[in-house]
Amino acid sequence: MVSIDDVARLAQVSTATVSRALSGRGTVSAATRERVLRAADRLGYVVSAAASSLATGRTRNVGVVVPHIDRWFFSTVLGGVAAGLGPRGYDITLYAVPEDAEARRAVFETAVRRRRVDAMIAVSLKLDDDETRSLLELDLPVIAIGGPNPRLATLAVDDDAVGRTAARHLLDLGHRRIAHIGAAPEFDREFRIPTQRRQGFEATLADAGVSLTTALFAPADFTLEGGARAATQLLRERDRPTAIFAASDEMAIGAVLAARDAGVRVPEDLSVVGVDGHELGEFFHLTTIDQRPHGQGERAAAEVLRALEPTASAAAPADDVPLSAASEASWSQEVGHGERGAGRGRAGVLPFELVVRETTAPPAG
Amino acid sequence: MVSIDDVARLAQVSTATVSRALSGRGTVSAATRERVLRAADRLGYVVSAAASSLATGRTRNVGVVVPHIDRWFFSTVLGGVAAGLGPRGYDITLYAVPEDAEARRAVFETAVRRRRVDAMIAVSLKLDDDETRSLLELDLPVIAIGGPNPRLATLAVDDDAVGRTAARHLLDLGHRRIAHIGAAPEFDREFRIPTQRRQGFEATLADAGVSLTTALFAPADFTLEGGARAATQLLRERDRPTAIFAASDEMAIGAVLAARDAGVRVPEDLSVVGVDGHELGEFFHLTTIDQRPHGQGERAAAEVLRALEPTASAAAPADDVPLSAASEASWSQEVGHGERGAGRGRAGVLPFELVVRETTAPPAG
DNA sequence: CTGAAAGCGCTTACAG
DNA sequence: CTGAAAGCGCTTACAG
Repeated sequence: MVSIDDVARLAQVSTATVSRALSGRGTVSAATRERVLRAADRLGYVVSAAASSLATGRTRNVGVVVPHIDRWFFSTVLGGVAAGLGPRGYDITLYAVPEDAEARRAVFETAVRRRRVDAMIAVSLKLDDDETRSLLELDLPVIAIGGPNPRLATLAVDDDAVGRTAARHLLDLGHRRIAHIGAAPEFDREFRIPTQRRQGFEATLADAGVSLTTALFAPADFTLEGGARAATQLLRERDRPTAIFAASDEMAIGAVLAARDAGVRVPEDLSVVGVDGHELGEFFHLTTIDQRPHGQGERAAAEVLRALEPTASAAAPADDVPLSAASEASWSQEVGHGERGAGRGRAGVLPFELVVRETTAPPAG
Repeated sequence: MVSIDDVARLAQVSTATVSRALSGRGTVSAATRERVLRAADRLGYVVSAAASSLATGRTRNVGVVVPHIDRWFFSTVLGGVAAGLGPRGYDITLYAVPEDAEARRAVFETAVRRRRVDAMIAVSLKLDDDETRSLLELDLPVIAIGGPNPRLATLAVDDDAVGRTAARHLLDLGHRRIAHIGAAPEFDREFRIPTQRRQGFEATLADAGVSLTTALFAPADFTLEGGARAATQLLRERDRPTAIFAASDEMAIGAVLAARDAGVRVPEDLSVVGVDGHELGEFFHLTTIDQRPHGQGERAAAEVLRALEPTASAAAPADDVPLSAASEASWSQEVGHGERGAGRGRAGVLPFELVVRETTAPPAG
């Protein structure tokens, strides 16, 4: 393995000078820098991560903690994080939080504390006190995306507003018998997001004098199949809903397919609106509330970079907009929003957008 | 931050003894070990990754290089890798290979060479000579999953056999007019896998005297939408195919939906078989050739562990089967297979399985 | 602008 | 079984 000494020897300077020339920190004459760069290039020298980390305390690595790595939402967010961090020379290490309590503990007690990273991004996680403390004790920038963690700086879509937007869209179309496919209670324990969507949704319906009875709520597991099952059940009611709001696009698509199978036309007999901005939504012409998960990841990456390299991000104007203004700017017209970041530590509000396609229309009657 | 010195002080031993007690390497009296463990626990000490790496040369970290992190296949493989490595205390760092040539170079020239990892797993990548060399020069275990890289130890499904199996299934059902949805040429440049599937497929058809004419081949982009478009086109032919083999489940599902939209019944009027084992396949009752991507990731993880910890894996009997035997054992009966690992460096053959569900049946005639 | 040297936090022969 | 000390490959005050 080629080390800094090899480069120093070839360039006929000290290792200190090599370090300065390569890192750009400190001063080196143009001629010397040239010589060092050439030598490093010739030898294919790349600084050792471990040695550099030990000396500087910086790893050029960001940890991302996710509950699942193979579900669409999380891998999409991860893609956004990677897109934001990769070009800036940061690596990403992945911490998948296991179901098993013992293994989960190990992630927070050990893996995370090895100090392999300069910052952490936690996605849609509900962390208990110990876990939160583990993260905070790292004394590193920690950004949460979603998840109810009052003690963490959180970037989150206003899920209450998402629910309100869905309700308003359906009400505006003239629907009055409106159902909801949301999270089963066990499922929601972890995420809590669906509940907020539901609350905003219900509140807006209530304001319009429309009630979401038990018969009009069907719990599901956020999969296409679960959504289809839930919709099938809802469509079996004697007084069938004319519209369904599903708390995810996959469930919404399941509902569309189930309706089709049941001979119920969409949108003539049934309107369906989802949440996410799932790539399949376009194919199914799904009306949805797009929460741009890729953008969420990019945004978290930008926050991390801002925290890690205050000067560098000041130099990059695009990133230099304060949190709230940045989200404001990208909010489209159709977007409603509730109270900003209430109850959250230094929160950032993420944009969402109602995308009206062909699964919603006025009710037939 | 609590360091090994703090623990040593509290336990009243030297740092050397702390290191030995905590790592389990070297000998420490039971009493001393107890004391050290208690001290470490009390202080919440976790060894610093950088310091430990620098001293030992081991990072307890495995790199995974993928072309896309947010596509189903790759995130599922990644999930398998994480499932295999996490419990053994390894972290995973993610290298997403960008489209952009410049950025791609940076990944292989710089990111990968920072020696942040003990081993590398490259998923479905076609690497050029320089990239391959970069990986090999790391002088670390490198395992490829799929992808045509003769110089890398590769775990791969026998895609020729996959194609043969699909063809045989459809022929056995009595189909003679059989179409294929495969990769567009540009798309296949990167992966080359689809071509092999197609070759095995065509060869088997040819052996049965059935030919795959140009009119019966439709290229697509491996998305559901692309599959639907391709199928729509195929079904427009005057002499319509009675069966379609799609080179991925997402394309196959697209074909099923397109057929439905065109009023073509599945499987009565059209049989469809895919490849992958996509989670949505079950919902759509799709007949498919399951290549178990999660298992592929686990398998790669096992190979990496075998290389990194020869003794440890010898102690775990389940992992101790030689490559070829392991795959043999897990091959199910329905599985055909061609020549093993021909032309590949120390290759391992990954199992696949024909899963017959409800989108294939004898042709109506 | 450049170099000698200390130090980052561990691990591991080497002695005892 | 245990400790003193060298060393892993960098970086960064500190001098000059």
